[in-house]
Amino acid sequence: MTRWLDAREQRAWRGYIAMQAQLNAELHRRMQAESGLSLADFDVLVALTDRDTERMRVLELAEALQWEKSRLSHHLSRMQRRGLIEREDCPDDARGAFVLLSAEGRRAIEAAAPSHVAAVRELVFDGLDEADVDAFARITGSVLARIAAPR
Amino acid sequence: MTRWLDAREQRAWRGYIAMQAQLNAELHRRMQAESGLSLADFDVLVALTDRDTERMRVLELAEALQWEKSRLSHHLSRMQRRGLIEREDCPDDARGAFVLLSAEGRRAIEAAAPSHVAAVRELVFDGLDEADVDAFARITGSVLARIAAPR
DNA sequence: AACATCTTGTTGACGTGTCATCTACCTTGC
DNA sequence: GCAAGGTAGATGACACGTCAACAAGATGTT
Repeated sequence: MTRWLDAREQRAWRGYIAMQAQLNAELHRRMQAESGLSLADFDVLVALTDRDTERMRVLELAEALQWEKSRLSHHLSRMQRRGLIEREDCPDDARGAFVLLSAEGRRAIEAAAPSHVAAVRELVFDGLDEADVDAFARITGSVLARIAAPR
Repeated sequence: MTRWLDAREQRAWRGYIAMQAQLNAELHRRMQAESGLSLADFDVLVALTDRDTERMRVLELAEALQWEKSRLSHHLSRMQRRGLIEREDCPDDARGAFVLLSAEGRRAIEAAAPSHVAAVRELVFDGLDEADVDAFARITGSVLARIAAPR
């Protein structure tokens, strides 16, 4: 027997589905318009600048982003074609490759970051009080724990 | 001058980004495995069964789903190829087309719905108390209002 | 009727994500 | 030293989403 969602749950679930789709689309649209980057490009560039070295192994980057390696590989090819990153052979392990930020990539991320933060603030946090923000963190934490848990 | 996110906000934001990606992936994986449908297929089929008639104009469906018409058109082609829906000419307006559920589509949605609800329950609502659910709905409502608001 | 204009829905090109597979290299056990 | 199996990363095929352009039909104005 299936237990469906009650009215309270449906309100939250429908809200989440709509928010997730629209927030993503809106943030993507704004970043695309202002700096020509996709959100995925942005995430890659942020991960690269987060390390002091700005030279990461592909799998290390995949883990930091929680991306599949093939997704990352495809995405890096596109970003390389657009001059945002460079690849370099790894001397220690001949199978491996380094990814590193290009000058163009650095320029792009520095241009994109402030307005992205501003957009997140405007669309999300400016509408929430401290209790809401804590509740949000608690909720996402709970869901993440349940996804990670064995079934 | 850019005001960055404080620690509390970062906790919520990083949590949301991770949750959004992983929850989507997990729900998609499960539905795919259990009934061969994508989440997008599911949404289309749900929208079609929601109306009594089970025969909707394409734009009406696009509006119900909040999808772009070209996305819907592409997706309907794929679903039609797999026998999940059918298209039919509209006598009133020769430009128009009806979309309708096929027998196969009905079978698929009826097979998929219970375990999808169960997954949502398991991953999301079973971990939240009533206050959390209300907070979740309030948060998503706030964000949606801000996206819709003129800048 | 004739014209511009709007609407419906499709299409093609292209960026993106997933899965399965492949190659090349590394590691371990014998 | 070498075969067996593991790992790093790239690739091809395909599903998906967006954008711009399009064809064909509707509508409104004169």
